[in-house]
Order: sequence, then structure tokens, then C-alpha cells
Amino acid sequence: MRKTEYLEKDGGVSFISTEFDPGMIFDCGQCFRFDPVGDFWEGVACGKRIRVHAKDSLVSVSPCTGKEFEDIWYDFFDLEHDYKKIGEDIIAHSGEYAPVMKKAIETGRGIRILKQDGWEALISFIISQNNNIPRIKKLISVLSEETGSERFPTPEEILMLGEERLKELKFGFRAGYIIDAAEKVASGSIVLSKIEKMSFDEALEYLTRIKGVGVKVASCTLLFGFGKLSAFPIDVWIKKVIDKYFDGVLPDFGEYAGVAQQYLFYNERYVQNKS
DNA sequence: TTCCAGGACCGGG
DNA sequence: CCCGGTCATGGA
Repeated sequence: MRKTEYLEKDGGVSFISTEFDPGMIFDCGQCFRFDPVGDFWEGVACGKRIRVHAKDSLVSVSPCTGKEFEDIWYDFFDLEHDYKKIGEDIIAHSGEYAPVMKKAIETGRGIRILKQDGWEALISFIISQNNNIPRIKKLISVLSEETGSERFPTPEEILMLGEERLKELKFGFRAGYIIDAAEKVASGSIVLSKIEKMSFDEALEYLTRIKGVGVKVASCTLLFGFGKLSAFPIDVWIKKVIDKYFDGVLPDFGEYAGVAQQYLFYNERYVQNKS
């Protein structure tokens, strides 16, 4: 029994959610392939181009059949989780910092952690290192167009492109990292589907075998590509947050620490530093 | 011109 | 183990 009921009509699917803001979901640094078009957000995920619209808690996804919603988008948008309860759980773990977290959660209300394709998330966050969000988006778009469709390329397709081609496309020092990831996945020395059953620490060790994948990139991959909501990626923005709000020591936010991280990231990156 | 961006790697101490 | 330099690129 799904927790979120939906209605299929006019080539799309609609459902009610009070915890769903497309603008915040797609523009909070977890996903790099969606852009605002008019009053909706459009982009490609899981090999399909969709439009997402939300107004007064009514969310619509199109084009989308009921089957596609069941098979793909329900999990992609993490609709099984109750983000109101997650927020309460985070606050319960926040101790003396509960006021800070209440504010961050309130500001970030509407954000959800997407469960993106694991392979795409891995490459996306390899590309993200020492890079800025507009250029990350551009590089991922260029990579996807390189195979002749919008679909994100498979490991085999990336190997066909080769490191030199990636450098021509301005991936810089990340080209070799992308190739190493593609080689390990294509050869089967890394099997991404095994990660689902791994603990966070096991999965972290597994992914960091790839060149160019450190703790931060692996954490983002696990949080945004494998639904491991306890992952807490620490980047330059979160380092600032830890010093600024938590006296330099990261609190243990519990099993939904990754959601807490995203609220904090959003608040610091897009609210405190309006640019 | 220099600094910075959702970092990781490498070498030296 | 920890530290600083380095790695490509482009926008501010």
C-alpha cells in the first residue's frame, strides 16, 4: 500500500503533498538536470524528460503514466517518507541545537531527497568536485548529449568516448576519474546494485575504491543516488555551518542526518548568502 | 589579477 | 597522521 495516492489524467499523474516544492527540490544542489520553465520545472531523470508543477499542495508530473509513476517517480521523489516526521526526528536528535534546526527545517520545508539513478549520481558528484553548480550542470548536460540522446550515458558509452574526448569537452582533471569509475563498473569490479544491501560504512569503503571518489563524493552518491538518508556530506558550505552554528562539532542527527544536512546546506547556500 | 567552486590526490614532514 | 600544493575550467 503506497502512502501517497495519485490520480492519472491528461497524460500525467497528480498527487497531494504538503511537503513538495519543485523549486527547492531541483535547485538545492542534489540534482543538476532540471531547470525552471514558466511555472514548472523540466528536466531529464531515469532516461525520461518530465515536467513537474506544484501549486497549493497539488503536484503534477507529466508526461507520465500510472505505471511509470509506480515504477519510477514514486521512488525518485521519495514519496514513501513523511518529511514532517523526518523533521521531528531530526529535532529530537538536535539537543541544544534544536532551535537552529527548527529554523533550518522551516526554511527548507518542501525539500525532499531524490533517489536518483546511482550511476548518474556517482558521475555527477565526481564532476562536482572543486566545481560550481552552473558548470556542473553544463558538463552533465554536455555528457548526456554526447551519446546522441538526452539519456545519461552508460559506463560502456563513457568508455567509448574515452578520456581524451572528455578532456576536449572540458572535464579537466576529472576526466580520468570518470574513466576509472566507468572501467570499474563496466568490468564488474564495482557492482552498484550491491550497495543497496550494504551498511553506510561498507558502501563508503566500496565507492572510495574509485579514483577521484573521496568521502564527500561517496556520501553525496549514497545520499542522492541510493537513498541512504544517514549520509552527511561535508563540503565547504557545511564546514562553515558546523563552525557557525555547532561550535565546530558536528551533532549526531540520527538516521535522517542527510536530510538535516540538506536543510542546512539550502539555508546557508541559498538563504543566508543570497547571490 | 586573484579567488573560488557541493574535493581528491600526492608528497613531505 | 596531517599539512600544503596541485589539478582544469570559467565566472566573479
